[in-house]
Amino acid sequence: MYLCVDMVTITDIAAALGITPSTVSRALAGSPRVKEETRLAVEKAAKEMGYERNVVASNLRRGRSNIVGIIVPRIHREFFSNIIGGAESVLNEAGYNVLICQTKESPEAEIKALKTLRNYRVAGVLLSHAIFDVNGDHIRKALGPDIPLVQFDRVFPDIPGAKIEGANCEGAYNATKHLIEAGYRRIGTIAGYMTAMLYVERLAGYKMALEDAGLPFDKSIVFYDSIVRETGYKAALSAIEAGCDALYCAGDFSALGAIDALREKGISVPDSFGVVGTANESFTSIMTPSISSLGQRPYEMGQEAAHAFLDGRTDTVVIPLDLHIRQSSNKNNKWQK
Amino acid sequence: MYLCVDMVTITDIAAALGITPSTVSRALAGSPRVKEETRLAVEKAAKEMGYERNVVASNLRRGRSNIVGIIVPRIHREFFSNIIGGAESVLNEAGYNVLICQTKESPEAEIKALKTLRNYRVAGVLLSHAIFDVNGDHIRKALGPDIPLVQFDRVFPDIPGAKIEGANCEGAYNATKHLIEAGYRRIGTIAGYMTAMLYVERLAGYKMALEDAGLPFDKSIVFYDSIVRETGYKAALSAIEAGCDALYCAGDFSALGAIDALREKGISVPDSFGVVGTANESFTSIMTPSISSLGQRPYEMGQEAAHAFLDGRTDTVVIPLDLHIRQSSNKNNKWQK
DNA sequence: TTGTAAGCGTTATCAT
DNA sequence: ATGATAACGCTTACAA
Repeated sequence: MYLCVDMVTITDIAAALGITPSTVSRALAGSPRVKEETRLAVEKAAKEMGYERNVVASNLRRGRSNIVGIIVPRIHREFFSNIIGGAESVLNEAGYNVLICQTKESPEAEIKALKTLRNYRVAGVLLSHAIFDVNGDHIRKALGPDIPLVQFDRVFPDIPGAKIEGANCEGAYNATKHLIEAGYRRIGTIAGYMTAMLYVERLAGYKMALEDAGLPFDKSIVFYDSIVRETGYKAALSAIEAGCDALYCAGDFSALGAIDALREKGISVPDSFGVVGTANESFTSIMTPSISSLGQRPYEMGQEAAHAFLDGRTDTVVIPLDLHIRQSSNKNNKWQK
Repeated sequence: MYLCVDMVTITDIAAALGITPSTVSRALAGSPRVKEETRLAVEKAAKEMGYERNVVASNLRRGRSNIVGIIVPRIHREFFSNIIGGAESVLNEAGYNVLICQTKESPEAEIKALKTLRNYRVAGVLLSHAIFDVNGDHIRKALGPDIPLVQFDRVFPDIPGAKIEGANCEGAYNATKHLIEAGYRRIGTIAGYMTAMLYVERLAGYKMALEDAGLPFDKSIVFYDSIVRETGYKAALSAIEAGCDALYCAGDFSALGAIDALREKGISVPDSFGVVGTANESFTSIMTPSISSLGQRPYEMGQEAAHAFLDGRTDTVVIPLDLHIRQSSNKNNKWQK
């Protein structure tokens, strides 16, 4: 155990200047209730003596900290790490620091994280909930009623407060419409877990696009599942079996798995089978065939979440998804590169 | 501004049980200096009343916190986000929380982050320094002498304390040796910034492999540069000009850029030109041609860094780099897939 | 404009 | 085994 015995405090500065700690505190806080002359003296002394405010003491006294907690399922998922990066940039600029917690999709870990953040008296929490949450009732219960909460990406609509969402329904609509326009006719979907609203919305967009085009919505080619490579592979095998000629995948890794299956079966992508993924992970543009993907803007989403907190907003921001058309859905070279 | 008026304190528990806060504190801390009976009563009351320790007050009193700071250049770089993920998992298990800071490669931001962490009286700091640091003199100056420091990936050898490094020299040696064994003869390198030891070491390994094979070390085909896609592209053009038939790249994105250039020039990879990258980014295995890469183990590195902190170690841990041989260096199908 | 004094919730040092 | 008391460093009524 170490002790920071050598830290300069406002009492030290006060003693050095022959004034009281209160005045020093006020001077450093930029209070108008202090003479210009004393302020300058204090600032000079603080600098010379190497003073740095003890944020722990300050936080205790004020009953709140300048920490913002961010809770994500997994830090090292490309999507979430970009969100964290964007949020940290904005928050740091505004004088906040970021405490990160990962739930690994476990509701229990989420509750623990929320309680921890509450114990730190964090100034706010940015949250993307665990996929295995059955609902959001535990969230305010664990966090308490007072700490501002911004939900992003995976949001519970019935929890009041700011929400930063992707335009999932619209995006999936556009992705599916694109497949239809490219000439595919029997389009299945790897839909993801229906425990998260965002997947429900993507499925709704998919369905709407089919309906608007006069195509039937066939439950047997909707694959509810996780969106990892392995599941995409299996779902694609079933989709082939079911006579599909395209898949809209609610994730890029499931799209990748689908392409694995199609390659294995000797089915040409995009000529005989179209694939669109979601998230615009970096590999989608690099691989061959490059994968068309419904891009999210995670860095921007993180920035937006941070701003929503900073501005004390409680509205919902919807961030568009961008459809990147690449080889995997480019039937008959319709969209020349 | 909100106040957590409703939080239960040890004083509340003490009042409810007709004992003093000191006893409650001791009971909750698991001190042996408290009767079994009282401990149980305290624990019961704490649970019933919904008590949660105010970590801010506790930290102030103890002069240290259970926060560990992690400083990285960029949170959303795949490599670093994996390190953070691995470190957080281990630290969280041990009761610590993680405050993250990103320097964006700026020494000034790094100093600010170190000072911030010091002000939080963090229990320790895990650091991968900014590429633009000329040396590490500022680090202890900003952080102070007392806080345990673990350096990882980018380390300053002359700063005492724990270090978690990749086996960069050995790795680059193996990567280069592999290119030689595959039959390439004029092997250049995109070496990265020499301001970070790890790139110096990789260059040394590259050089050693050439020497051991009796091949000349030619300065004109060593490209000192950043390791992004664009630089890789440009360096590869020069390498082609200089008559190279292979490149060892100290990063995967520069390898990717190199392949861009080779494709543009109509040079076949791997038959006429071999490429090995470094980092084993996820895209390397997915794209076509898949890129041979010297894989780091960032998640493991994060775990190691966390353990070094938890165990109070001050030694150096060297983590091997794994050579993943893929298409981009597989001349004449020497290594059958 | 500045000083006085109390207190944030906890823990450590005494003493009992 | 427990209690009384002080203190961590800062902020903020209130007083002067």
